[in-house]
Amino acid sequence: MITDNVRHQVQERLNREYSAQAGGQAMPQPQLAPAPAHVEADMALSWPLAACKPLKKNPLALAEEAAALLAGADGVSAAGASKPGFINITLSDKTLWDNLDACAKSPAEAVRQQEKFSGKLLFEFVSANPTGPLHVASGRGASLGDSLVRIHNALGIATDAEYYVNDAGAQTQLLGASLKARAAGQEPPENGYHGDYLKDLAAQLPPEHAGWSELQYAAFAMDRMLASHKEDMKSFRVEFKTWFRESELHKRQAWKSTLERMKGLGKVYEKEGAVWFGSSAEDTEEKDDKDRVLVRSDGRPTYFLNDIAYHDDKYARGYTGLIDIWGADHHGYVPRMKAAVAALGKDPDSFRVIIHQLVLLNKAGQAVKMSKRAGEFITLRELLEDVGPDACRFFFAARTPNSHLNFDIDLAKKKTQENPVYYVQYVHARICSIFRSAQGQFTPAPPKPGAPKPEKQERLLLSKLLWYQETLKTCARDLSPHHLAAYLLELAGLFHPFYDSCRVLDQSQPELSASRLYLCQGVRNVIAHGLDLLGVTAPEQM
RNA sequence: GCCCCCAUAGCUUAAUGGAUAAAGCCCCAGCCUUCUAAGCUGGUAAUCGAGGUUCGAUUCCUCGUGGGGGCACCA
Repeated sequence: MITDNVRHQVQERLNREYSAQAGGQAMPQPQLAPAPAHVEADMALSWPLAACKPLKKNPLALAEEAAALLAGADGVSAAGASKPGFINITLSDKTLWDNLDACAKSPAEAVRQQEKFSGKLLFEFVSANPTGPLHVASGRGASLGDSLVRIHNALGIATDAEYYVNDAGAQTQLLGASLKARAAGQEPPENGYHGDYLKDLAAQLPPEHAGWSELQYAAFAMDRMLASHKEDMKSFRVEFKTWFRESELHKRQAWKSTLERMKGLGKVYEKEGAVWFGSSAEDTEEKDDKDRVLVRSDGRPTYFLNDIAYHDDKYARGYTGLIDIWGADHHGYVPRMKAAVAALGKDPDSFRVIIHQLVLLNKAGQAVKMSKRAGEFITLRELLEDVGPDACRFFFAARTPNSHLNFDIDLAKKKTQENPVYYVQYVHARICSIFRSAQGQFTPAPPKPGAPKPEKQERLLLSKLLWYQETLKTCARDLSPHHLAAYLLELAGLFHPFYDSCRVLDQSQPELSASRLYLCQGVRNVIAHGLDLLGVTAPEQM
């Protein structure tokens, strides 16, 4: 993208000049500062103060000197300095219009990175137990994961999404026992699943269930639950390449071969009849505080060992980077999993975990307790039906994973019209409306040479479009889509004033109309593309 | 007890260690005979507390306060 070219060129030029002045010493790179909203410039560079010392100059003088050097750079029309040491760069109109050209033609093309990414990433998220309906917290992980997968793929980084289905283990039996009890009109066992959804399932049991074992009940319930999870994800516009069943690993007894490998690497030991993993001895960033059991004294593998085998399998399938998205209630699990990855000889940095904080639900000013066992929780489906997928997706994606998310149900229900997502979508609808009016009378086109300078509002929009790819890269770097949501809100916040002060279609000024229409086309395409990455629709009418 | 996350305007949230801390909602005052007023313009209003590092801290470090979560031969 054009920003990259200009930045690269500017940096090269500055580096060349100043490394000579610094007597051949390596100069720190000037940093590209985020788009300065309140300064009349399209981009700005700032220099770490330390860089000024070998040159024995004060930062402002250095910035002024650098600005003078940049005056003739390609695509730069003006450069100035401001304290404490910013180099403000104004791009030529041609640069801005060239960038718009890319956005107007195809944001997807404009955003794809030139350098090829050789690996392949796998995001694993939601992975809820098929023992009950998906609740709201799963929505956060789903929104995060799906948006990040879309963003990575848009940048040209091959990325897949996977859902791990925990269809094995103790919970299976408990689910079977609980459904069996409901089928007989009894209460489930005390530590079983008490939600009403099992009553509904009991009513759907086929006639022959009378002779079923608990395992058959469990299989029935899990199939239904899995189907409902799939349906929920579909209505939430979240796609998975694979739904990976834990039971498949069990059939293969994958844990045995993984365990053998760990044994061979000297990572395990026996104690009190169980097999332990020396996780606390692994040299990872965040050390595990104690060793972990892999095989119980009765010979059964722990969930942890199966999980190690699962991640081992992901690597074996050719993925070079694994990203798991977990709720904060699993954060204590991170060090041991990292230790396991390291123990298997994988690069610890190739396995990352995004921990998102839990969703706090408020209803009528009261916190809603979310306990599956108690059965009183808000399902993702209920939320989707109340609020709609657009607002849900945007709402979840607009926050950093690290922060707690307060979801006020009453507010979401009552005030959906005031959700920020409509502010962004409205831009798209407005532009589509302009295009309907322009039909047959105006054709979007870049300004002809010699056209008047763009108005301030136009210029702000044009330079905002420079930052679209940059924003996506930031999302990938931070593993969070919230930067994109913020960007779209800012872009929308520039368009509405433009719409208000710059009339697009004007019979008396056909060329101006054509170029403004072209600008509108670029904005519309970027909005549509960006919203799509967040799983939000871009309506043509509202 | 130990570990992790969070604390910004009345509310929900932004801000690679940088410039005048940015939006939306709420509230107040204006703006529709022209491309959609789900919009625009103006106004009120904020970095939990105390230290430290730095030319510069919402951001990094320490301590404290408040909230959430986690510390199984459960999954």
